This record gives sequence, C-alpha cells and structure tokens, in this order.
Amino acid sequence: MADTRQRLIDGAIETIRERGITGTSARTIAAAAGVNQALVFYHFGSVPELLRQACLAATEARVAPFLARMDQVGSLRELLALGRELHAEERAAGNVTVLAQFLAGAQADPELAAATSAALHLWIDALERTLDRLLAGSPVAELTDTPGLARTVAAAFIGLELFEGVDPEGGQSALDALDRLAVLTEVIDDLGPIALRALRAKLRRSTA
Amino acid sequence: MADTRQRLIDGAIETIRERGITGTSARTIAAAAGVNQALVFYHFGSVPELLRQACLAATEARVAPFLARMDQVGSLRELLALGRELHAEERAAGNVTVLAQFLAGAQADPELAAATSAALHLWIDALERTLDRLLAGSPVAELTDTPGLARTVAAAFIGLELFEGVDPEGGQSALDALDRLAVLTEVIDDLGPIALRALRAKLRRSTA
DNA sequence: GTCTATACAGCGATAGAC
DNA sequence: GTCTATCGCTGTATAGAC
Repeated sequence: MADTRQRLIDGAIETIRERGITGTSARTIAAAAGVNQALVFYHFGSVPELLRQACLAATEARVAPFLARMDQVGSLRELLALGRELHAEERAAGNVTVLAQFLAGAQADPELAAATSAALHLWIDALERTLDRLLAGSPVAELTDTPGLARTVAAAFIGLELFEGVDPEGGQSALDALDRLAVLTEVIDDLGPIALRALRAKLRRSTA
Repeated sequence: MADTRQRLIDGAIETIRERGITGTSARTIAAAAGVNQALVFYHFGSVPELLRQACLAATEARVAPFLARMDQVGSLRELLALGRELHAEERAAGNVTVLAQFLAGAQADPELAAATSAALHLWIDALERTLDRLLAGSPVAELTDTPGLARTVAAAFIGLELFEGVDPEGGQSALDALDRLAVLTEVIDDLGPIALRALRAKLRRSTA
C-alpha cells in the first residue's frame, strides 16, 4: 500500500511536534504511524530522508489554505493580522514548532537544511508576492527590496514562534508590540509626498 | 578540581555548537572536555542539568562584552549596526546557533525552557534598557511598549540566525533589507511634530 | 509489502576500585 | 575526585519468513 508511506509521513510530523527533534526516531515515528519500525527503512531508506520528505509535505499542506487569504489582504496591517491568525491557528493545532524543529535539526545536517530551506520558501515566496503588491507605490518600496524583506519577516516569525515556546507571555507582548508598531507603516503611507521627500533626502545622505 | 566542572561546561557548549542538540550526549560532551563520561553525572547529576547550567554560563559570557558597547549606541541605526557586528562575530566564532539549539531543544523540555528563557533575558533586558534610552522623546515610544519591542527584536534576531543556517544568502539579504529599513525610523524621528500629530490621530482612529 | 528477529553501536546512569 | 566496568535501554539498519 502507498497508504503506509503517508502514514509514516504523518507519523513523523506528529512525533516531531509532540516530542521534538531529539525525541524523533524510526521507532517513535513507526509507533505514531501504527506500523512496524522496519518499514521506515523499506520506504525511505533512512530516518533523515523520511524527515526531509515529511518537512516538505507538511509545509505544503500548511501553506495551501493560506495562499487565498494572503491574496485578499489589502494593507500591511491586515497582513500582520493574518499573521497573528496564522500564528493562533498553528499554535492551537500544535504545529507551531514543527518547522522550527526542522530548522534547528537542519543546522547540523546539510540535506535537511536544503529541504527546510525549500519548505520555508513556500512561505517566503507567497509573502514576497503579497509584499510586492502591498508596497507598490509606497515610499517604503523605494528603500528596501521585497525579497529581503520577505525573508526578514518569515525569519522573525519563526523566531517569535520559538521564543513563545520558552516564554509564552513574552511572546504575546512581542506580538502586541509589533501590532501597535504596524500603525507606523500606515502613517508613512498616509504622509505620502512629505515622507517620500524626507526619505529620499535621507537616503542620499546615508548612502553617500 | 573545580576545573573539571568548567571543562564540562565548555565541552557542552562546544559539542552543541559542532554537533547540534541531537548529537549532544554525556559521552560526546565528555570527549570534548577530555574527561571521563561518568563525571557528567558526578558533577551535574544528569545531562539536561549540565546543559541548563552551560546555557546560562555561555550566554552570560557572550552578553558581558556587549553591554558596554550597547551603552554607547546613539541611534536605532547604530543599534542595528551593533547587531550586525554581534551577528558577524558570533558567526565567525561559530556560536551562532548555540542559543538557537537550546531554544529548539527547550520546546520539549520545560526545565531547559526555563533556563533558556533566563539566558535570553540577559539579552532582552540589555536591549530593553537601550531601547528605552534611544526612544525617549521619540514618537515611536508613544505607540509601542519597549518591553514588547525588545522581545520582538531579540526573537527576530534568533530567527534570522536560524534562517541563515539553512540559507546563508537569504539571511544576508534579509539583514540588508533590515538595514535599509532602519532609515525609516530615523525619518520618523526627524519629522518630529508633524509625524507625532499624524501618529496620534492615527492611534485615536485605530484604537477606537 | 509487511512482519519478526536480530546485528551492533551508542545512550544514561550506577557501582565500586583507586 | 576520577577512573573502569557494567547494567538495561534505545538507536539505526539488515536478513529473512510470510
């Protein structure tokens, strides 16, 4: 059955979610999937290879339902609100730390790093498209590149997820601060010509 | 000798740096420290307890030399520059992922989470003091709380470190984007009264 | 394709010699 | 305080029955 492959992938995600990267092994994954331990090696050859495929599959499944919602976002503030929604849903579902665990495990494993990077880019690319659309015509677009900004936002989001894992209240206050700070970008947009002139002057000075 | 304790703590950091949290055990730590494996249990009782103490000790040693430099920072832009310096030095020394590895391991271990949180707060508290000083009198201070902002910045920094581990070029472009975006905060400060009025109006509308 | 059985290495932790 | 030796357990991975 091709069903066993899927059960192992699901089991891998479930295990990494509930026991972290340190508690994930062929035995614990197989137990979660309800199949025999040897099947991990029959179907995937090794544990890291199973994790690699599970990382991509899981992220794809997570990103998909958010793509449509990102297209409907009309401002940076709304994007941040969607981010908080995403954050809340993922946390409730217990998925928050999955990608973060992969990220940590990937630091010492080049192959897992490549897979994690690819998975992250599913988020980053969507974010980049949204930022491009939102920032078109804004003075902010003139002083930053959206590819870099998208990576910053995605990385910061991951950092916040991890931080909340060790300090839930601190993570909450960080998100609140970001939310209030988002007003700032709206003000920039509203000021329009004045801000634009000031920004350009500033840029000339700082890059000279 | 009390020296063995220190060697084990150093060995723990070295191991977690070079082999990640998944490759860290009493045996690998003892090998790095050049002492017998049983001494881990004699001196610390368990591996997690050694990691807990190593996490705090290592962070303290890292934070100390930066405290004076943070006091000399005069603007948000300079603070960001110091952040990039810190980033570069840590990366060159190979320390970048150490705290991140603790953070990931802590997601599934409450005791390690408490220690990691305490270690992170060594950074956060220093950051908070600096932000308080820099933002005094700025309109930005009116629409955000520095405690939350300090946590956001620290969390984002960690996220960037982890991200750079799986995608070095992407991490670089993210840092570049941040750098260019820092000009924005200076513009806000420069606009002074005008921006302040706009921000207040905006705040009234958005919180109503 | 799935199972049992088994190999061998590495793990945390303890006992006891020195 | 440090070492050797050892326990029992869990890890990856393979061989072979079904």
